[in-house]
Amino acid sequence: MDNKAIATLLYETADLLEIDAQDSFRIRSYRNAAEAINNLPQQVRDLIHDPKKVLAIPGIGKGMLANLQELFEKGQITARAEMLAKYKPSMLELLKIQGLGPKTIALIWSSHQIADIDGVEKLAKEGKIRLLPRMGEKHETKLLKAIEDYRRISGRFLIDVADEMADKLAKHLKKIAGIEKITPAGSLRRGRETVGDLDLLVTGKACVKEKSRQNVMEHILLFPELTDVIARGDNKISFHTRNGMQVDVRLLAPESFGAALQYFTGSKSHNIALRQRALKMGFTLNEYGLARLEDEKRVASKTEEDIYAKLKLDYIPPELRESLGEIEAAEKHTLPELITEEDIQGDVHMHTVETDGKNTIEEMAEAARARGYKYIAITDHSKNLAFANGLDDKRAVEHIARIRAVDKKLAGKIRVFAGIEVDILADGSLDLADSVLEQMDVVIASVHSHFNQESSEMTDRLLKALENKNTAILGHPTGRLLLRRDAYALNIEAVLDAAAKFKVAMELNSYPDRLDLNDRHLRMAKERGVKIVINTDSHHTSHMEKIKYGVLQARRAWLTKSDVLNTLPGAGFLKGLG
DNA sequence: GCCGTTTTCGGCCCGACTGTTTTCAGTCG
Repeated sequence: MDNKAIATLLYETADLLEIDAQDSFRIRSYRNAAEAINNLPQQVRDLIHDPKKVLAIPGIGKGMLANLQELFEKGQITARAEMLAKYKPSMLELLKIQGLGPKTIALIWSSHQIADIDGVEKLAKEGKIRLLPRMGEKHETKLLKAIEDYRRISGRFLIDVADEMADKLAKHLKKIAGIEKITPAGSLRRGRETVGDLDLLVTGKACVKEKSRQNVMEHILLFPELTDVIARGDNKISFHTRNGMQVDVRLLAPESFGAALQYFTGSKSHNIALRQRALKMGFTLNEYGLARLEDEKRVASKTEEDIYAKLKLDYIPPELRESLGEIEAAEKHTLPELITEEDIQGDVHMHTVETDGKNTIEEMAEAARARGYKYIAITDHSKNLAFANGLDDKRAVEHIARIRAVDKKLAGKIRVFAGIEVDILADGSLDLADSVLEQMDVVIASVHSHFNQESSEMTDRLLKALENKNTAILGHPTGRLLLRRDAYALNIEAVLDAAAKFKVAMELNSYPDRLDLNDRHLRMAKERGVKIVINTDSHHTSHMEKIKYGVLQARRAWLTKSDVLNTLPGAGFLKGLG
C-alpha cells in the first residue's frame, strides 16, 4: 500500500466521520494526516516499523500511528470500518455533488436509507427532498442540476486549459473602464499540475461602488464562454463555462487586493498555518487584511508583500505555498531563489516533420531564436515508434547531417544540436545502434511502449537504459498522461539513485498533459543531486511557450537555476550532460 | 486526533452566499 492509497483511506475516513457529525477537530486531524502522508517523500510502509519516524511526521500522533499500524497489520482502520458498517461507501461519491454536504447526506440517509446518486436523483424527481427539514423546492431543483453537472463534468482541467480560459476572461473584462488588475488566484496561480476551478480576482475603481460593481457583473454575464450562473452575490459570481469549468470571479476594492490575493491563492493548509502564525503574533488575518487583535486596526492589506512582511516572513512565491516547510524557510530567510522562465537558455527536446512534428528544423530553430534561446536540440523519434515514422540508424545519421547544416547556416544566431529521442525497448536496450547514438549531442531515452510491465521489470528496464553510456537524459520518466493515464509502475527511488550514479539528467517535460517528472519527484531528484532538464517536447513551433508550465513545476519543487542544466550556455550545457 | 516560548488540557482559521429561515444552518472555498 503506497502513500497515495493510505491518504485516500484517511480522507475517506474523515468524510465518513463528518457524515457521522463527529468532532470537527478530530475530522481535521484525519485530513491533516492524509495530507502529510501525501506529501511525504518516503513511503510510510518503509517507516512503519520505526514508530519514532512515523511520529516525527507533523500531524501524526499516537492515535494516527495506531491507525497506520492497524492498517498495515490487519488491512483496515477501525474508525473507518465502524463508519462503513453504519453508512455506505457510495456516500463518498455523493459528497462530490455540489451543494450536497455531510449534513444533508446524513439527513437523506436517516429519512430514506438512500445513499447513492441514482437514489437521491430519484427522490428529488419524486419531490421527496423538498419535504425534508430545511429543504425546499429550490434545494431540490439545484440538487438535480448539480447531479447532472457532476455526470457531465470530469472535474479537473489541464493547466493550459485553465490558463487560456483565464486569459480570455481577462481580455473580456479589460473592456470595462475602471478595471485595473485581473489576476488568477487559486491552484492556477500556485502552478498545480491540474486545476479544478478557476479563481479570478478583479480590482479597480469599478469594484468599489455598489452600482459600478453591478455593471461589472452584468458585463461578466456577456462572457461568450459562460453557460450558466451558479451563484451571484454582491462581490462574487460563480458560473460554468462551455467546457464545464467552474469559474469564480471576485470583485475587490484596491485597498484589500493583496489580502484577497493571498487568501484566494491558498493553499488552504498554507493559509491555516499563516493565520495561526498571525494569531500568535497578536493579529487576525482574513481576505480583507491583517488586523491587530486588540483594536481591530488593519496593518496590512494592499499587497501580499506587506502581509508577509508584517508577519516577519520573507515573501513566499505562490508555487511554494503548500505548507511543505515554506513558512519556516521564510522565517529563517532560507527560501531558495527559484528558477524563472528567463533562466532557460535552450529547449532540447523537440520534433520535426522528419518524424511526427509539424515544422522543419529551420522553423523550429527560428522560433526558438525568436524566444531568445541560445540553443535547441532536435530530437526526433526512433524507429520503434513506427506510427510516428521514427528514424532507423541510416535515417538518423542522415538527419544529423541536416541538423548540422542548419546549425552551420544559423551560426551566430542560435546553436542547433543534433539529438534523438530514442525508444527504450521492453528489455531496456535502446532502439538505435551505439555507433549512431555516439554521434549525437543530446540523447534522450524514453519509454513509449510496454507500459504494463511489473514495477520490478520496468525499473530494471529503466536502470539498463540509464547505464547505457550514450543516455544523457531520461525523457518523461514516469510516462503519465494527466487526466488520461497513470504513471507506469516503477521504483522511482531506484531510478533516481541510478541517475545520480550514472550522471544521467531527468527530464521535466513541460507539455501540460505530462509535467513529468512531477513536483514531488523533482524534489527527490534534487535531494540526490540529479540534474534536471526542462523541455517542451514541442511538435510545433507554437508549443515552445509551454515551457512556462514546466518552469512552474520546477518552482513548485523548490528548484533553483543551478539545479537545471539548460540554464547553462550551450557549451556548459553539453559539458553538464557529460 | 494533534499539539505545547503561558499549556499534558483546552484550544484548534475565517467569511460569503443560499435557502429557509424570523436568527441561522449548511456548504463552499
